[in-house]
Amino acid sequence: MDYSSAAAYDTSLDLNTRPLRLFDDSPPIKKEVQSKILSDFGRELSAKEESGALVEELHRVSTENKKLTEMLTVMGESYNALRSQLLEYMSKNPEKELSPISKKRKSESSNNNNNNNSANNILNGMNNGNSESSSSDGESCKKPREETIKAKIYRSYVRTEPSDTTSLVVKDGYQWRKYGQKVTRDNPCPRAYFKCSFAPTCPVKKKVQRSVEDQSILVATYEGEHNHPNPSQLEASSGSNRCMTLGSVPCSTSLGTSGPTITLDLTKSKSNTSDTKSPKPRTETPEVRKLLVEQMASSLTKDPNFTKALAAAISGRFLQHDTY
DNA sequence: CGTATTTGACCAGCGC
DNA sequence: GCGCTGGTCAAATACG
Repeated sequence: MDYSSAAAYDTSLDLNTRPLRLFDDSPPIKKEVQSKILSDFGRELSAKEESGALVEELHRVSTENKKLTEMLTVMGESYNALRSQLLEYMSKNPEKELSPISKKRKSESSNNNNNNNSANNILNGMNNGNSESSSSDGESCKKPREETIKAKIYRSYVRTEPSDTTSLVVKDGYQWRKYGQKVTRDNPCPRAYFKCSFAPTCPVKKKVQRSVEDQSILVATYEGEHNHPNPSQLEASSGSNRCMTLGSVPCSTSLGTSGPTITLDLTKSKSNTSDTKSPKPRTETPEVRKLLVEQMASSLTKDPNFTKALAAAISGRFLQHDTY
């Protein structure tokens, strides 16, 4: 997901512009800020003026904190409302199992279209309306072997930096070994083939190819299910990759140096194959987009590791402010 | 030196 | 049967 879309809906917390105290018990930082202000302005300001300014700053920060708390509450309510709505809808429309891969190339392609239409709609909303039809991504694997017929197929879309048009790496927390690369007929961009290398017996394979329409989008197709936990979850200390559930939409985020990306297991939400008849609002509407953004923000703020990382970043910014 | 990646060759399914 | 295509293998190469 492109986080700029979140900014478009004014859900950003604007943490960089003003100092925000997340924790009340942070005397070292407070003392540092105070001493810094003293050293910078103390010669010119009297003690009263200084304390007044500090009190005013404190009021301003408190007000801002209240606003942010209210925002979080609203986000949480929206999240819960949408989640209950989704659960209700899923209970009314029992999940249809992914139809087994047909031995016919054409029928398989049509199955993929049916199973991913709604998911693609969600994605399109998150990608600022970049159309990504499943029929155009060159996905027409024709392996009619027994093991792949039974294997579940997930597809995820990851936006990368537009300048980075060569890398075919999708960071999803698992360890992958590349075993092949091929240029397919309907996509000039090469397709990379990966096997899960974390567990020798893990049958999961992954195909990564850039979208024809938007080469900044990587289309990762997963075949099979991991028979081991996510390595990134085992390495809690690293905290670079987090997996979470966004309502009923499983997704994983990657907060790497190249910018945040969110990977969605789109085919796991496979209930609404007939989205045109769905009573729910279409996912590309601005309201739903906004709700999705708010859900993500809410999920992030509820994630203790994210708040830890956020606190670390903010404290680092405090220290950075001190140096000025 | 061990591991990961690259890349050309090979195999199998499908359409004609 | 033949050619096209996607998927996989494995030797060569790169990298830490």
